[in-house]
Amino acid sequence: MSAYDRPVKRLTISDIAARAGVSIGAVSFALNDRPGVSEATRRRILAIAAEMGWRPSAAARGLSESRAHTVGLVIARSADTLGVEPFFMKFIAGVESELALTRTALLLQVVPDHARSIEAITDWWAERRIDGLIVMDLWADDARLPVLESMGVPAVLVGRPRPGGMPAVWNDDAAAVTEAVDFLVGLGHRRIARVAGLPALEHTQVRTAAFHAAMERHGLSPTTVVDTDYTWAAGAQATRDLLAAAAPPTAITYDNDVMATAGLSVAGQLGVEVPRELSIVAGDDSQLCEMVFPTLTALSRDVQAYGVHTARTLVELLDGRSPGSFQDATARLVARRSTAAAP
Amino acid sequence: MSAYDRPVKRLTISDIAARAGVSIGAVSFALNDRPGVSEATRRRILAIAAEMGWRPSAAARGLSESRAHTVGLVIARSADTLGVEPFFMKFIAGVESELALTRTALLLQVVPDHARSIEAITDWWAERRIDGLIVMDLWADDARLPVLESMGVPAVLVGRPRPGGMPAVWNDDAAAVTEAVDFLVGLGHRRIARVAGLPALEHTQVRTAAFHAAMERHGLSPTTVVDTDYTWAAGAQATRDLLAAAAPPTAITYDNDVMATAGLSVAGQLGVEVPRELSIVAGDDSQLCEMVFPTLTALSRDVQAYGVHTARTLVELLDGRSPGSFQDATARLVARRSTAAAP
DNA sequence: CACTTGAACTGAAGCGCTTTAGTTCCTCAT
DNA sequence: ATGAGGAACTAAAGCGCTTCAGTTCAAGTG
Repeated sequence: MSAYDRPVKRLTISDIAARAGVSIGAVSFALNDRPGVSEATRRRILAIAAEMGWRPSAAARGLSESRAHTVGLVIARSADTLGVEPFFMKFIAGVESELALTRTALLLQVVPDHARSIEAITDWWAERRIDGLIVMDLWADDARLPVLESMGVPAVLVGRPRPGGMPAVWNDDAAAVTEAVDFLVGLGHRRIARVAGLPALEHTQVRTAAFHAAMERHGLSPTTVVDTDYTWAAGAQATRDLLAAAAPPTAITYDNDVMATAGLSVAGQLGVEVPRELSIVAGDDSQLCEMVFPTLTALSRDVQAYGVHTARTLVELLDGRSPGSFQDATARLVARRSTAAAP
Repeated sequence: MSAYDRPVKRLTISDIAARAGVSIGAVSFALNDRPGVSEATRRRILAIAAEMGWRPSAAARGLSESRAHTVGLVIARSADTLGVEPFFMKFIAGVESELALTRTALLLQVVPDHARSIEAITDWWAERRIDGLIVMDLWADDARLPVLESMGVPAVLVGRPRPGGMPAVWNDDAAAVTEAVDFLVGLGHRRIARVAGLPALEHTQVRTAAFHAAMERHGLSPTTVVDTDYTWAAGAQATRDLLAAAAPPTAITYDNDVMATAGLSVAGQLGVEVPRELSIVAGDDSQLCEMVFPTLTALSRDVQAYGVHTARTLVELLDGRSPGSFQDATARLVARRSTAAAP
């Protein structure tokens, strides 16, 4: 016989109504700031509710309002990749803090691929567990979007705006990449390589295109770009390959901090001195960039704020307003010790 | 006029009942594998439900069953600390995968401290959003537990079992720390220091006690232990202090991988060669430990499995079974390049 | 044959809210 | 005095399920 066998007697709206000597309707009005009760009564009811520690049942509310007061966030990545990416936790913290303001909960699902992601979303929506969705890690051709559209799920895209009416929260990846290239060219580098992330991801393509354009503008094409899967192993291998070339790059930009660290490590093993012989720029910033030696020059941005803006946009969408897409601040280059004048 | 203005007409149990030519009760029986319908009818109903893509509304179910089919996970840490700890995402991935089996959702809340954590839990429980809870980052004297107990929230503790009847999922931190000490002593080290995590956390205290005991057993007391907050900065400072002593340690164990990396970095800056002059052991393992040079010897365990076991225990608890506490596998020492014979 | 029995199924109550349609009562203009 | 109007509140109908008390009917029993 555990402590949990006897279900605790839980309060309902009737208890509050009885205690206040009014009908349950009156309590509902008071609670939701609707007309129908006098100011004095409203205050009395709210005081009683607070005193007794009553809060309306989410299920009952959800049932009559047809609103779950919950939004979903599905992350489609392997647990391994997730582990080292500081990005997600920070982003989630930002989303949470904004959702708390409107008493909206966050349902989370971590699945390995898009197929399961679609399953999860479909289930949630069919069960009316969520009112809306945050969609991350957009692919250029993303199988989830047509599904969401056909189901009519209100969703906010974390990525570039697309035709179709779903609002997006994004930042100018192209400008950030361009800044990095300009910075390196300014230091005298002419052989600059790019170690990109997953080629299927939209922002990878945007960044790669921007990289090509920036290099070309400086008269430095053709350019070298290597695709990877964001892991440390891939970053290390790409670096080995690049440095083994006949005319190896004097600077490499990586699409995240993990791979940049891998590159740094490989350079050390090969006896290539950073930054004297090789400059390195990380595409994401985190404590990791300050944890290695030399510290990494990185493209830095406020990920938590990114989460806040995303949540805010979704809340507006659910409120029936029609939020446009939101452009977040562009990442800025933070120069540390991994970059120097070209040899 | 956005695409989301017209609410999609959604299916209910009546639609399925009508289509199958039975009462809604029959559909409910079929759905929940309850007696009351023939096998043939059950299959027909389920086929129709699947074909039409109907799933029962979580709110309606929750209301009549008094069960939310959702559990909560509150993480009380600053976003900064969360960012670099690969632990949480892996753990969550494990929890998710197990919960998915019983169609239970995971509600997540990321808050900065215990006070807000209690608020969040109280709200969820009062609103009946959750059936149970996973409690992480236990303090030795944890303010949340009495609250949970008084509310009667079914909860699983991620940490050592305690009096009070809440099941716990834990692993033998003491044994792991002892193994690390034995390993270092076996290499000839006699001055071994410990850089501990947050002193308020229970497992920090367990590990510190085990460290003292192991050192004493080898006749190596008094011992040096430095408390920190798990951050890179604290790890770096602790290392600087330790190495500046008259008789600096020849080996240091750190309570997580981030601080071990910081220690490695500081040693490099001070010209202390690892592992020739200083051996380093990380208390958590992750890709990070393989990303630095030299790679870090670490106490490694399967964090995702840890999450799976935790979720499984909670599910059992909610099912009315009385799961005992579960002891997860003890972390094993993975020897890499950061440890060597004492100088 | 009249009957019990049990399997298969239906009807309706109830879960705890929101919301709409009343009802009551007071105030104020006519 | 009379009724219109509005503020304050109540009653009751849902929302979409689960579940329990019945109802029906075919098969089995003596």
